[in-house]
Amino acid sequence: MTSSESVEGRAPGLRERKKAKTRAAIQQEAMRLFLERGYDGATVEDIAEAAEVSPSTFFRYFPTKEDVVLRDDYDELLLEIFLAQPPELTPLQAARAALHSIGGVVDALSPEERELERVRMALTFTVPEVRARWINELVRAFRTLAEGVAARAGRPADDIRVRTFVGAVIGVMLVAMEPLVEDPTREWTDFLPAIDEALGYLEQGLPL
Amino acid sequence: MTSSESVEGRAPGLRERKKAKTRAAIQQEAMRLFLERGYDGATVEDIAEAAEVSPSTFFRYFPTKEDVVLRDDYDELLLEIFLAQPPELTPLQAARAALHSIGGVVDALSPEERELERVRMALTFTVPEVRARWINELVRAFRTLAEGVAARAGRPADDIRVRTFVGAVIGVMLVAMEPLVEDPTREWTDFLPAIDEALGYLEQGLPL
DNA sequence: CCTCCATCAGATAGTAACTATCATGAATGT
DNA sequence: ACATTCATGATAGTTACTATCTGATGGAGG
Repeated sequence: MTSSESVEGRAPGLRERKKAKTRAAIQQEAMRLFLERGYDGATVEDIAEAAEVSPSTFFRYFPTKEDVVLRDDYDELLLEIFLAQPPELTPLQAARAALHSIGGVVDALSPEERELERVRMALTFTVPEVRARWINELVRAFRTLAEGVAARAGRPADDIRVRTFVGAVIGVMLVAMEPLVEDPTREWTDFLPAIDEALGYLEQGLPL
Repeated sequence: MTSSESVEGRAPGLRERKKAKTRAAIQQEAMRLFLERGYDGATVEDIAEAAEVSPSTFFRYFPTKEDVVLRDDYDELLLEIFLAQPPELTPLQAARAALHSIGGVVDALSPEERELERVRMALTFTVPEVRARWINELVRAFRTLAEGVAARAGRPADDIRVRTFVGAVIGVMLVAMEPLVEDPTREWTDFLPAIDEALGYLEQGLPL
């Protein structure tokens, strides 16, 4: 995404470009330091220095230290893809279809972006504070999902069946990705098949 | 486990009794102050002073400020009750049975204890940091649950069907209790019927 | 090109949640 | 009664975060 100043598509303005660059720099330096010394081993001050900004600026871009790890667009993207699925699919089918689509999106990333993603995910799962906040994000995202599911099913968003569906999907994704804690070198896309399988069991009423 | 020489149930020793008293005092004063001024409005120092201990002592009893809200025995108790259910029940039936039992336990509490529980739950759901940590506790608790379920189903604990089951139950309980955020005056036992119903839908393969 | 305005970056000072360490005194076991 | 264990309090420090002020910079209009 390092575009020159020449007009490409639409020029978002110099200011905006600078901001995007600063944000990327902070996040990248943060990941580098975290990888090098661990999450607690790198202070916000260290990161700010490495990214050549002041600590004030760090907090202007990321309200908390955890956010520098969590910040991404994939949750939102996954949600969009889910909502865009053809309405004749059942919610579970739509969820599985969305899952397959996102796999393709991730495959198209550059190697550096992939590496960044890997580190981010590893930290998300291994650093307790970060993980805790991430789950909150998940809950928030799936609140939106509930509305989509409700519309799809022709029921109110607070219908208990809709809520149950959404809760079950959250929970299943959560535990399906949990092995990441043991082996943070793996990428989260490795778990897409497991999630898919788990959704299948959900559909069958949790056979044991 | 805690093999003191005294016969169980009687005279846990002066030291232990003092500790229990101190812990209870800290938690009680904390809840009083939180109710009065809000979670952020009462510092650890304030709480320590109100409980007539030093800040050092506060952290000796509760490793973080959040823990003073989260600390309880109900998760563990619920787990024990679940594991004690007769083996001929299916895991979902056992979960529902355990849920009914815990309702009885809570009914037997004194009014003050109930009030303490109410405040604790309200804070757990309304204060983001506390809630985030609570979910971590949940995940930890349900890791133990997975072992129980696995034994019950005659499968390994890392079996994907077992994990899916556990994840679904976590998720369903999570969203079932979510209305507490909107109305923190309600007790969590009010939601037992909703959880029970949700578990029923789970059993039916999430009809929509 | 110059000017005004909105905004963004940096610096400073402060708060609050922790952590580490050490000396004191109380509880306990002999 | 004595030695040991261990909870407590005090002190000093680190770090994440907040508030506020001042100076710099990009963008828009004349």
